[in-house]
Amino acid sequence: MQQIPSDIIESANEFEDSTLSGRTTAALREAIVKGELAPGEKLNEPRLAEQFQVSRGPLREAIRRLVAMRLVTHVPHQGASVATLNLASIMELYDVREVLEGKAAALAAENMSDEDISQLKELLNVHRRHYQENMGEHMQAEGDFDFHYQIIKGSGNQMLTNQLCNELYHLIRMFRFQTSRFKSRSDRALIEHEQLIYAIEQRNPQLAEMIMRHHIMRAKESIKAFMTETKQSEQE
Amino acid sequence: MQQIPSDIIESANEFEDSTLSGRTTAALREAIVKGELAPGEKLNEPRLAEQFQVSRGPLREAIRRLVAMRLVTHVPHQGASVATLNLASIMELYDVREVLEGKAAALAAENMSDEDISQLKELLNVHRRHYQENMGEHMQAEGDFDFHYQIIKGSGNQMLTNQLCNELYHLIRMFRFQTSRFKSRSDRALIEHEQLIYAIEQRNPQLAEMIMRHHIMRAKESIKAFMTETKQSEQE
DNA sequence: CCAGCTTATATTGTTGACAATCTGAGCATA
DNA sequence: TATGCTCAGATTGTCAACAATATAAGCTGG
Repeated sequence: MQQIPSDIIESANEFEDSTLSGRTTAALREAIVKGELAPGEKLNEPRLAEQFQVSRGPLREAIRRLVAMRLVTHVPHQGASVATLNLASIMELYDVREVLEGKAAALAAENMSDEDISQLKELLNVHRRHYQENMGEHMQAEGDFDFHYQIIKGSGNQMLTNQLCNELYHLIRMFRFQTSRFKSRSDRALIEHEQLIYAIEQRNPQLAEMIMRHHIMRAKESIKAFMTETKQSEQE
Repeated sequence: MQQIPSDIIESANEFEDSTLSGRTTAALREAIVKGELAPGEKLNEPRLAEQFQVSRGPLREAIRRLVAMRLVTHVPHQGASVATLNLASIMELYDVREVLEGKAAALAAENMSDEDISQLKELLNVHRRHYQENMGEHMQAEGDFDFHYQIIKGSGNQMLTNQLCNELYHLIRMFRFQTSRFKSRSDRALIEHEQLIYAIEQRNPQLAEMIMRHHIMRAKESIKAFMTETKQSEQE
């Protein structure tokens, strides 16, 4: 099975190493995103400090940063817990994502270099090939992130990039790990990615924004349908 | 002079009291926003701890939270500094604000209760009266925030509300304090607010979104013109 | 048997001391 | 004089102990 490079998101947080607190943040974040710490689970400071082999100080710093990312909730004198993503909050998340990435696509259409666009097309080719070879099996997940990430970066807006890549995307990753059963059909995604590249190539910001927003809204609806459905079947 | 209630933003952060670290966060935030700590200024931990009468622990926590809000930048082993808002980053900020508040307006048109809308109209009346009485003198600043804040809250999207009110708005407040000479003409703002209410009243999300985005884009252009202009005159 | 108080335990919040790292002044050398 | 090195001083990062608060078990009285 072909491997798609997707350590971009990781390497984006370059700061996370020279300092113990930074490494702890990354470790705790991954533990949460990957579900090793269950949603709603209490974050016991002494226990986690022991587990990560650090003192409570750096651990607390890590927790606070994750609170800022909304991966963790915190109540004074009561402690922190892994955030729980119910359907409602995922819908909220996708509304925010829709407009932020929409704008990113618009800006990308204005600001991406021709070379960046070529690379993006190449990336799409890799995905397309991968899709054909694996009969539509989930290139999704990490591969999809790469594509979106390239466009976001191409917007040239640092603030937008940070908000999306260093905050919201970890929430989405967490959600995807939680509901890993959910595999969206990627043929439609491929087509929409093609449309998007076309709009960017044409340097048409409005079109790029509309396509991106539509793309994400469709994902949102797809998630909604999936979750209400599985919820029902689990209730019976 | 008529007082417009604008402690809404403060009371939104209800958590900021029972704990020392929370109060310190609020205090430091206000000090930064109001320019008592100059942009780019180094945040010396021992000095600030002395100043706020707290230990370095809670102070560090406060700093980290402000880093998350982008009010402060941080380099490992080198310390934290008050963020500097150059023109470019303000433009970035307004691009983000444009789409987030645009979506907020759209959602408000869908979700606000009739009563909420009445209150919004009443608020606009207060502003209008205030404007007439004071010959267009700066009702802006805090008054403008109230109006936008009501709409954001009216969106019913908690994540959106947090991002805007607990993060971006403090950045904007900081910028406004920095360039307090800058007073946008509020007659146009009033008209645009009226249009916005109309769209919300009509329950027309697309229209509300467009008006809000236009409203903020105009503010962005106005800031850009003002800052490039003053920059020039300061250079001579 | 249950409601409400009391108390013991566990957990979070805070502090001051210690270690690691950076900054800048002073000196040596080309 | 300019460049690079050395070493003190200052600052950030980390730690372990202490204080304040919440949680939960046990007890008492109804």
